[in-house]
Amino acid sequence: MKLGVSNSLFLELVVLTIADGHLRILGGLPAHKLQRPEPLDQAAQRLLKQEVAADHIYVEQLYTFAFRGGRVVVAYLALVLNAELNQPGRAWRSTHALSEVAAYGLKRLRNKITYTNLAFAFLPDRFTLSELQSTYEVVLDRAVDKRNFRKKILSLDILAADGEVRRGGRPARLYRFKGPREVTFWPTYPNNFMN
Amino acid sequence: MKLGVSNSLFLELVVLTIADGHLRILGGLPAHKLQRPEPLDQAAQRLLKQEVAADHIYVEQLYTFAFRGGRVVVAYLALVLNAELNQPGRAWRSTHALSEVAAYGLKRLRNKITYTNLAFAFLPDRFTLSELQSTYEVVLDRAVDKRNFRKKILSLDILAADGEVRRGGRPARLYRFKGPREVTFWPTYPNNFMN
DNA sequence: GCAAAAGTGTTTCGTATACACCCATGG
DNA sequence: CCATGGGTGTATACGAAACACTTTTGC
Repeated sequence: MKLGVSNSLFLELVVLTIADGHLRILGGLPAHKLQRPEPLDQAAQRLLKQEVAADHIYVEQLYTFAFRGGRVVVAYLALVLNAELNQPGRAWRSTHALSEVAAYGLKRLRNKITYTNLAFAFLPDRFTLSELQSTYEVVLDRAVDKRNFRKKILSLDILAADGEVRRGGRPARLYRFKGPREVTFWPTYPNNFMN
Repeated sequence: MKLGVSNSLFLELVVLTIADGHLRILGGLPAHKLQRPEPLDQAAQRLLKQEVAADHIYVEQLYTFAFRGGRVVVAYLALVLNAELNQPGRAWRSTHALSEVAAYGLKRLRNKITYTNLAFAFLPDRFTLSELQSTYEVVLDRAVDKRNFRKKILSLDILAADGEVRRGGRPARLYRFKGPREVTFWPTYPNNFMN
């Protein structure tokens, strides 16, 4: 009597970073077969650490697919900072000509960065407003007005300036995100739908 | 040599409807074990049809969990209209005291209805503006201003009035959503993030 | 002194919000 | 004629968008 199929569970990482002023995706990654039962977020963190050594990593589940043959693939979005590649055959690639899953991950990033503090994933703990703006410009792939950006970001009250400055030109104030390094929605989100 | 675990794949439905002017969730549902490899959206549709006979159904994947023991659960949000229950032990319940997964599904619905045409899932093909407004009020669980609602919805240019009216009082114009019965984002979404 | 990046305000425009009365029909 | 739900406009407030010049440093 057949009670169920034996499914193979895979985890697929869409790994994005900003390097050299460009958004990059990690190419050459296989889907990782999960060898043992494990919370998925934990598995994503573990597999990502096998792939890269990075200052910061952030992972978020994207979507799950089931294919013929009982192959189940859970896709994860991963954002990393200053990552070194641990495995052979991997390389950073431009974000042109993405797979459907990777394109979805990028879309998620582009949306989420506009109503959360997710930009922290691509930044060191302390950063200048120009660096933060550049992060947005690289992710969104378009220019942003400097004055409007500063007004908006500062009005959200999600940044703290600890008085330090970065030198090497005109000194720039250093900021950090208030609170822990995790996604928080902006105070104004979600916008009310009438009334 | 152990090459992988044998995973049990389950599909869990969060089924919502509007009945009698209230948002209701289908209680008594088990997690459905997937007996054969199958695209997940298709499985969700199939399992939902085992549970209810409805005028319209809409399904959307929510999230995937993996538990100890190799149990993998893919959660789906389902929205139905005028549903009859096919299975014993099921009942419509209020949306107080929801499980974590169900609460997430409801949150998804509340968000998505504010920037897409998803309200179609709870409405017949043709409906009055008052019925559409009521759908929003029930889902969002708050009152909405009638004049502002009409201005906003009509300005989005997603409704078509085909000249028919509903009688039984002062005649009310009947509208339908333009295009097919599938989720489309409003022209103004996503709001630009500066510039 | 000059190149390079940091920093700063105002005006305009569009959308969101608040708010109350008349109208058409069925019974 | 009256109860019920359908239908309509305006004034205010707020946030988004457009837009250019001065300042501070390193070299």
